[in-house]
Amino acid sequence: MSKSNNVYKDAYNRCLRLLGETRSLPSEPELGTLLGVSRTTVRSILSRMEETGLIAWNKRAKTVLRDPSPDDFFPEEETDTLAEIIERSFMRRLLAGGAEAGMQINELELAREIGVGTTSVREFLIRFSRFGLIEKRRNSHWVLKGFTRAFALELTEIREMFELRSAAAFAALPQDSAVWADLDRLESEHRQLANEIAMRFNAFSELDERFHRLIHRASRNRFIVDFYDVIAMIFHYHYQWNKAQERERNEVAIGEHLAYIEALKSRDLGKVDAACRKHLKSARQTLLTSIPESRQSQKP
Amino acid sequence: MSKSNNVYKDAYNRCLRLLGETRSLPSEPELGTLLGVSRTTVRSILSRMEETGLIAWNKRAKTVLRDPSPDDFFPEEETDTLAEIIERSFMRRLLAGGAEAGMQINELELAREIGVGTTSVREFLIRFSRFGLIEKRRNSHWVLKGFTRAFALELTEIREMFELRSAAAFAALPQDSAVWADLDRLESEHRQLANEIAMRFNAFSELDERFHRLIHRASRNRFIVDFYDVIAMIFHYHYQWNKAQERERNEVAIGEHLAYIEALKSRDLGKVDAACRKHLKSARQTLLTSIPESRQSQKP
DNA sequence: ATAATGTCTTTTATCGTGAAAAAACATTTT
DNA sequence: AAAATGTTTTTTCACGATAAAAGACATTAT
Repeated sequence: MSKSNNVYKDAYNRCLRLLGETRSLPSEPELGTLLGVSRTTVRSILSRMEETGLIAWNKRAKTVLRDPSPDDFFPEEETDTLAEIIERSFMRRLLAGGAEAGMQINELELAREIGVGTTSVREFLIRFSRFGLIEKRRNSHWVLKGFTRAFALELTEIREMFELRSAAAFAALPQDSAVWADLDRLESEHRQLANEIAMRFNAFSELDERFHRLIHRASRNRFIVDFYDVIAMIFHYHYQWNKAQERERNEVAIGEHLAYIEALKSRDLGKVDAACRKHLKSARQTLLTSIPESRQSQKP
Repeated sequence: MSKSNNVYKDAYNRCLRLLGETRSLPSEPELGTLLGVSRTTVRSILSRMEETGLIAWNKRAKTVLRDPSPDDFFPEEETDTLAEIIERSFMRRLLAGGAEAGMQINELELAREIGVGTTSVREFLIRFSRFGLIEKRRNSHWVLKGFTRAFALELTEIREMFELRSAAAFAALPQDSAVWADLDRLESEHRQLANEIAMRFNAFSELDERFHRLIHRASRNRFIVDFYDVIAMIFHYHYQWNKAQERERNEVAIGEHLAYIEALKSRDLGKVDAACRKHLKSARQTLLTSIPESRQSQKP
């Protein structure tokens, strides 16, 4: 088995959802851009849909014959990228405790444990290394630096530097820039979420990322924009991991975001700076309290 | 051919240089740490040295029999890492012109052209991607973003942010910190180079990197320290590439460094800030003038 | 003529494999 | 006993091979 067809399976599932909405499907290239895959994959999808009697397919005519049933879908776990699988496995081990700083990381062992080739693990580790949690010893193993207090402090230091600058750049953007509409949209999403906070307070994580990415993009600096990947990654796992007072935390954060949005709209740099600082301070606090104190980080 | 023995060859060459200085070699583990390789490699080296009559080897006794001659050495090009070979090839293409922004990068083609496996090229590109010059399209090719004016501006923006902060942190370091001795040593190296600038004005590049890395380290922030890799990489190729007024530029830079060092030693934050800004401004200018204007970078 | 479909080619993603290098273990020497 | 040498096992690094996916080219339909 040399390569899984998860791209096909994932696109197939997404295409099934499309099926419920129309009586016939668009052209192959159109479907391709819609699903974000090549026409080759689109045709594989159509072939199978024809076989399973979901559509009748004759050249341009792709008529929907029946609504998809739950077992037309490929199982969720078969649609994951190998990289995602490896990342999840790796992060589980890392956060499940017993991952002491200084510990060695063994490519071969990881690969065997996850059941994938070493190449994929190697590539993952190289990509992952930019998050600053692991480090390579030349011609030798990787070393785990650990998800320590020091890490969180270094991360947030940069984050604050970057976001303050981005927020200032945002506020200085001309009135006719498209970002103001984006900001309005995010604002109403925040208000909506604030009302429904009881039901779906875990939807905040995703909204949070969209909001901060919008601000960082105003910096028009690829290094700042890219750095948000590090933050997003940490917060992603942080949210999954630390559920203590999640609802309260999110409620507070939504409030801070709304104030922050207000400040941005006022275009008053002083207000922006204050609102941004306030939010980042509490975000840092949240992150810090979630890190087990037990193992103090020592710097040489 | 599945893996070159460049580690062995490089360590062998370095060990030959050691040979000229002593009558007998130290223990295997000692040699290992000295050369930065495992004992396995040390033993391979010793075996060959015995075969070629350089040493007599009997257990602990490793007596030097003769001085190494030039053809005892492995050729320089056989001691390079694959990663280095790929990087050089890649950068040559990138800087040799004809590398328009937006151009596709083809792993297979690169691998064939350089004469290496695709895996190594892939891994190189993943590692290289953190420099912000290339970007991956999911399940597809890489895209060259180009060594443009925009890139240089984004890079220097971060650099200035990071270095100003690091310099301030540096100046605030306690008097008994080891960095002050390092700084003194660097200062005298600068003065020495200033005198000999006529002969070895290209030695500056290496000194420059050591100086700035020392300052960045004072930030005690891995993201700041790691970011210097990006700067170092760009400047490394920049120095190789742009030889115009090299001597004058370096002379100016040495002067600025000395003023910067003076400011640091004064521990006066105002002075540090001013000296740092002044130097970074001219460094940016140097970098910018070396970028061909022809193809203006467009941001969307 | 444009845009779709049908077909063929190239590239990417992933694995298993084997040599180089590291690391672990066993034995000897000081 | 500590530290070296001798020996064996593991891991890393890099390759070629192969299926999935993308992309290019040829043909047909509007």
